[in-house]
Amino acid sequence: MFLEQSCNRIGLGKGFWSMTINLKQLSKLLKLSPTTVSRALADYPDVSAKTRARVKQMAIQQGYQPNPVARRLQKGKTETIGIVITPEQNYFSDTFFIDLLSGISNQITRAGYELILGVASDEEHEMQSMRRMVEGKRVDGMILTLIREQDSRVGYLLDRDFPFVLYGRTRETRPYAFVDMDGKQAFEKACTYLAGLGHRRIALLNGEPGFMFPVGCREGYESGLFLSGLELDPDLIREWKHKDPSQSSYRWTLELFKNDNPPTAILFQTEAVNGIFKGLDELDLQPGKDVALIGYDDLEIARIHRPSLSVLRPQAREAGQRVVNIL
Amino acid sequence: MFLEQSCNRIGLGKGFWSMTINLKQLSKLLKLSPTTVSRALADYPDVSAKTRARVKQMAIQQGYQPNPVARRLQKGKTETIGIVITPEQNYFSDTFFIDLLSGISNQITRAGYELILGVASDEEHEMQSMRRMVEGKRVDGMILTLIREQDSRVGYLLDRDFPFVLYGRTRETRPYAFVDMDGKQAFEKACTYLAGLGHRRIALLNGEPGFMFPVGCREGYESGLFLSGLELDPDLIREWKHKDPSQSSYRWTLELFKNDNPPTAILFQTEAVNGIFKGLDELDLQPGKDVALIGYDDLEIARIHRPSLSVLRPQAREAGQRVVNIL
DNA sequence: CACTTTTCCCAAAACGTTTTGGAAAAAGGT
DNA sequence: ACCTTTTTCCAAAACGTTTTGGGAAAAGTG
Repeated sequence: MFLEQSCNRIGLGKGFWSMTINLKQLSKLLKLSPTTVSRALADYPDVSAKTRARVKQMAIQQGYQPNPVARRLQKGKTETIGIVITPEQNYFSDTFFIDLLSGISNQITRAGYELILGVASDEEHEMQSMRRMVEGKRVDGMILTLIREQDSRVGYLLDRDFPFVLYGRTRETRPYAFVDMDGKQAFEKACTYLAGLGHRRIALLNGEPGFMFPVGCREGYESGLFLSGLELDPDLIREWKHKDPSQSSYRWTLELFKNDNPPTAILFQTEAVNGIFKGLDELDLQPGKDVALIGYDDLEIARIHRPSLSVLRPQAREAGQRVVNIL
Repeated sequence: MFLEQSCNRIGLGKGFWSMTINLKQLSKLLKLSPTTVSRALADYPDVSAKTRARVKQMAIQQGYQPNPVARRLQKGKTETIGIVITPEQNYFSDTFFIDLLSGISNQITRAGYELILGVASDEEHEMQSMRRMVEGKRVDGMILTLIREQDSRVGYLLDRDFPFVLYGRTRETRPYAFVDMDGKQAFEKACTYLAGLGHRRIALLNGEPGFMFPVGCREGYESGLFLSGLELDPDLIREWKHKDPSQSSYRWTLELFKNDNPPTAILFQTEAVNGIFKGLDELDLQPGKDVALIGYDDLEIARIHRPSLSVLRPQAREAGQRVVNIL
């Protein structure tokens, strides 16, 4: 299945650091003390403009870059933030994590920080991976994703006053930093919009509980119905399973239309999109014509990839900035 | 669109390191020298079994973990390996990168290393992100993905004898370590298999050049035809665009069947699967019945996600092990 | 007992940076 | 000319670990 080739080069003893120039060496070259060179490069005011310029020029010429490990040791910071992701669940679109990581990574790099990544396959590994980072003094802050309604990670971090940012929310009374999509507002808007078009039977194909997001979506849906003067019909609300969104939403779609009084519109999260389309196809219903569809984060269903990408970027920026600022 | 909440805790000066116990403090507690404690924990033979046990027990009791930053400085290694990924192109399935990262991450963690992640949006950023890691002495080794036929990154790393592993291959005469899918063998097998079923018109919907993978696939295809005693018909070979695999493969599918003598089977990479299905649907051809389809890495088309996941794991293990071994 | 070997431990140096607390030289004020 | 202030530089300490090169005590050997 795989082609492989290894290529054993001679291991270079104490790594490759010897290849590049040192602060001490640089200072010797300049006939200055390491102190002065260090301060010159850091733009301290107590080094003359002339020597500062000389130092900087030489530093560039020699390709000097301070050793981040030594700096971290002295500063008592890791200049690193950690993130643990869980591939089991693709929260929104398939490219969700990549887009999220992309935004976060950019922002963190801009701050001169590092992003270290943990991939956990389940809840236990999630915790384990996080503890390794936190207790092993490997990171200055954490970013958590895929937050559950009850999430032990949040309590853990709050208990030891460790800086973190959530992408998502949880049930926790103490204050914490988070960034989250406003599912409530979005679903309320979508609902009133549909009602404005004359729809009276609006279904909600929601995510099952366990995460906070569906809770907000449902609130928005109910409030949207209320604002439009519509009755809430429990028969029009279904929940797809996290384990298999496509399959479960497909089944619920079929069932929704067995109703005597079937819906004329469906609200849903994008996880359900494949299942719904398959269901409608089987029922010979044309999306957008026979049934109005609004998936989260675009009106009128469309490919989810591009929009979600542009949408996630600012969020990731925020998350990155938060953590950096907190430190 | 987004809900946000920041939560400014008091910054704790020199980070949180003060919260956890130190080697010096631990040694004081044990009435031993730091040297002995360090050596006891590292299982050196020159510390008695009794004190070793005492030290280890106390270390666990106090929750001591050596500060990785200090260790790295002393050892002259970063204990870190870097990876730069490019979200622009989802090489195989949508979850390709996540699966890849998952495997790599597990293996690296097992070795006590760290994985730092760079996300680059284009070729230039790819290089930039990698140089930051390499020249900034931030990593001991690199993992590269999405390798192009001509890829400047490989030359760069070879020139400075920096350890790395490619996931993929490139045109380079010097030896280097890589892991790659064996497209040639797979396509040869698939081709002879189809010929064995009696197919005489086998089409190839290949990736366009720029990467090495399609080259291997084509070789396998041609050799498969040859082994089966079939003629190569250039009309049956088409190349989808990296920019938009679905769209281009959709168009080529339609065109393939305008042929007077249309194919009875198609070989392709999984990127093209959506386009092909759409095309066949439009032509009222039923996949697997009117036309045989073999997509890379499963016989008989199926959902690509699960299989590819199981397939990528061992690869990632390998990549991780390689890098660790080289250091 | 005197000598060698083994066992067990430790002080000091090193890794490469930043920070602290001056000190020498230059400039300014009278 | 003398004192004060400012400018410009630097030696030494610190960050927390591992490695080096012994050294003292205990154990083995004649």
